[in-house]
Amino acid sequence: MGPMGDMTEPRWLTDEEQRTWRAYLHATTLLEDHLDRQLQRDAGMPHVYYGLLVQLSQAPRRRLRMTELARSAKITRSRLSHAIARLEKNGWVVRENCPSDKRGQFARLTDDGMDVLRRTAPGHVTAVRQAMFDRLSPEQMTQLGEIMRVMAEGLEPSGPDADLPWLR
Amino acid sequence: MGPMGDMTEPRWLTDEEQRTWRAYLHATTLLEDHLDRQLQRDAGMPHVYYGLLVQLSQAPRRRLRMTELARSAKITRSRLSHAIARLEKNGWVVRENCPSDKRGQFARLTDDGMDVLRRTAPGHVTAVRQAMFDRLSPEQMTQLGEIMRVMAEGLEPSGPDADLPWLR
DNA sequence: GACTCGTTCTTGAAAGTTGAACTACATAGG
DNA sequence: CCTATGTAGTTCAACTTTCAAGAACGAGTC
Repeated sequence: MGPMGDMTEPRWLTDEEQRTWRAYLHATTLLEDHLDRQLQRDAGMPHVYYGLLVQLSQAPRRRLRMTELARSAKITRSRLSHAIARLEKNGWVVRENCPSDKRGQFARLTDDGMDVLRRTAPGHVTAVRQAMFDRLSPEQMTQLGEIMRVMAEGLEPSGPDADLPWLR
Repeated sequence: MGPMGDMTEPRWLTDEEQRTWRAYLHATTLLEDHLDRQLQRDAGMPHVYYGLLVQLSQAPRRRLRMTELARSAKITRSRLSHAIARLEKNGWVVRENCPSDKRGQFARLTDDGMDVLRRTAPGHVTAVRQAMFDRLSPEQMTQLGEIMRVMAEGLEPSGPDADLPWLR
């Protein structure tokens, strides 16, 4: 019997799988910490908030419905509500009512928000480059893209019982 | 002139780099959310806390110095202090004084903590498998390991001015 | 219309994290 | 010994995230 007592023995990770998993955790944790710090220093907001501004900047009329924005950022609507409230205080985003659905809200990027983005984007790109693309070979970059797409797909099932953040 | 005004034009990401970066953000965000939720439900703690118990379970005498634990978990000592305080309340960890350095503290995994780990490890391994190893080919797993090691290395420079979480 | 059910988004409290300040001890140099 | 400087860990306040409601509207049915 294994560590599970009377349950069936689970398939543990092999040594190489464990090493890969550890490396994944280390790299992702360090990178997120690094970017959070870089952006907090240079842009005055955490990485997730910055990502929201980026999404908005690329949307038509620089605005998105809340749920849509939550979906593209992979976060819950609750989290987004708080985040937008904070960004609105900074004057980087404003809320707008949706005419076709009175429950709906748009988040729109203001000119000030666009300015912050313009000012800080180069530094951020540099940080991402230094951490990732400057270190990987072109083959590795392609491989990483493929791998991450496979993982992301598996994590957002299309079924009606899917537990996705922006549907919670 | 570029978006930087009078500054030198930064090297923006190519289309493929952007796609890879997006995929990376999506996959890592979704996975962290998924594991946090799985462990909160099944083990009553977030993923990082679970990782701390795992580290302790593999250390000699099931204990580690605070800073050492912070280093292996890639987090700040402040964050660790709070986390250990919470885990101590649950009875899964105890603090012990270090005899050779009166400033030092050990965090030691209790038997209860070990039990929680034994109970919940199989479910966690399954979750990790389903998200990652069941979807990747053996080649991809090897590639991912290599890539993550390269990134992690770049993010923990050895210099004396390195801004690493556990030194803050 | 009235009723039900689902969707959209927000709120408030609890939990977790961060950064700076702080205590206590260690180490090195005079 | 004494002082200066560094290290180990904690604490406080401000901030962010989560979770469990809840308010408001839409859509379908009778």
